[in-house]
Amino acid sequence: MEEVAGFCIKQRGGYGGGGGNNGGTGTKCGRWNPTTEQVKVLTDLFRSGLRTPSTDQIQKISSQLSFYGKIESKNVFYWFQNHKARERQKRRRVLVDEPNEFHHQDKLSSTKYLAELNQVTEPERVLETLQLFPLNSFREPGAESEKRRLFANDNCKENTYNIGTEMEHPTLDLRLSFL
Amino acid sequence: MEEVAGFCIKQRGGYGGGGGNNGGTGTKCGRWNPTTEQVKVLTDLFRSGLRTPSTDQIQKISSQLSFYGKIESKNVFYWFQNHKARERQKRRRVLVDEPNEFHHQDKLSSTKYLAELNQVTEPERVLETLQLFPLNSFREPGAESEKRRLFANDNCKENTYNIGTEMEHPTLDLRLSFL
DNA sequence: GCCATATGAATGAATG
DNA sequence: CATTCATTCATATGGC
Repeated sequence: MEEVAGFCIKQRGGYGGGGGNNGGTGTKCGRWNPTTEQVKVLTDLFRSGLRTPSTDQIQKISSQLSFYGKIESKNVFYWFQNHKARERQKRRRVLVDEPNEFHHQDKLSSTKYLAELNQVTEPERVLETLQLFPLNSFREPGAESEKRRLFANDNCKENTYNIGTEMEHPTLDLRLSFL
Repeated sequence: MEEVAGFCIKQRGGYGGGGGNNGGTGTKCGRWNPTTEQVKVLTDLFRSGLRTPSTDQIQKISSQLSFYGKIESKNVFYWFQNHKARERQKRRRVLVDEPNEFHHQDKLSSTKYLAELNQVTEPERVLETLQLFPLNSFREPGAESEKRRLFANDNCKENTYNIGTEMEHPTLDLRLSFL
């Protein structure tokens, strides 16, 4: 969750009060607990296309972020690695998963579904090479911006599974042999 | 997160997504709530030795389980992660909690315990119909990678930031143009 | 209602 | 890069 949406009164480093280190919770110096500002900046960078910062960039970013709280370059390094990997993984999963969920009926939903899928799939603008700096302003073309994030998604589809009615019965043989 | 759903005031980790709900309990949306059948199958798989399904397997499992209700592959993924981690944790805890002494299993009091432990311990049979997936390997500490040490530490300097002062203003300076 | 526990979800940190 | 481990947060539940 990158989102840090509204605000959460929470735990994480909130920063708010504490200054540097893991703020609020007073967690020990175990692992880096990014403050919301740090996350925000990192996210912006990521969104503006940075995916694999060079050692140099890492240093710089880290150094800037240290203004908001304790941070080491490796944290920045890992952050990008993880963020990138998870984005990919999520995407991969959503792609394969969501597919047939709404077998029967509801054309409309299919449309919506496609739209979502699209969104999920498309955002690959990756402008890799640097010189980024996200001047927070323009967000590229109106297209996506980011709306969707994690694989979470709302596939709030009601369960229309088998319920008695038709249903094609997907070979269900829970006999684990399907693996 | 910018929720698409529009509601779900979430905070951090939550994720929220409006999920549909799931068949069994009819819980509201929010997080996946596995049906008993789903849990049963997952448990069986786990007991039969599967601990870290590959992406492919996750996909298949998820797809099979969708017969019983809404489910996404990430749910399967998390389920195994958590289950494995908790088993490990439990074991670790036992080791610490019950330091030495009754290795020679006594009788009762620890019955429940033993039962659990047993369950936990026994599944080494790993009979997979499946091909690969790593049999649990050991964790062998030590072996440090120099690579990572690249980021040698700018380490733990306590925060000398600007604590007391107010720093809310994330104001600019986020001029990441420094990169 | 409140608290304890179980478990889904997220993510920092590694390792190969 | 992909995967995995450890921790931690958040929510669902059941008991009282």
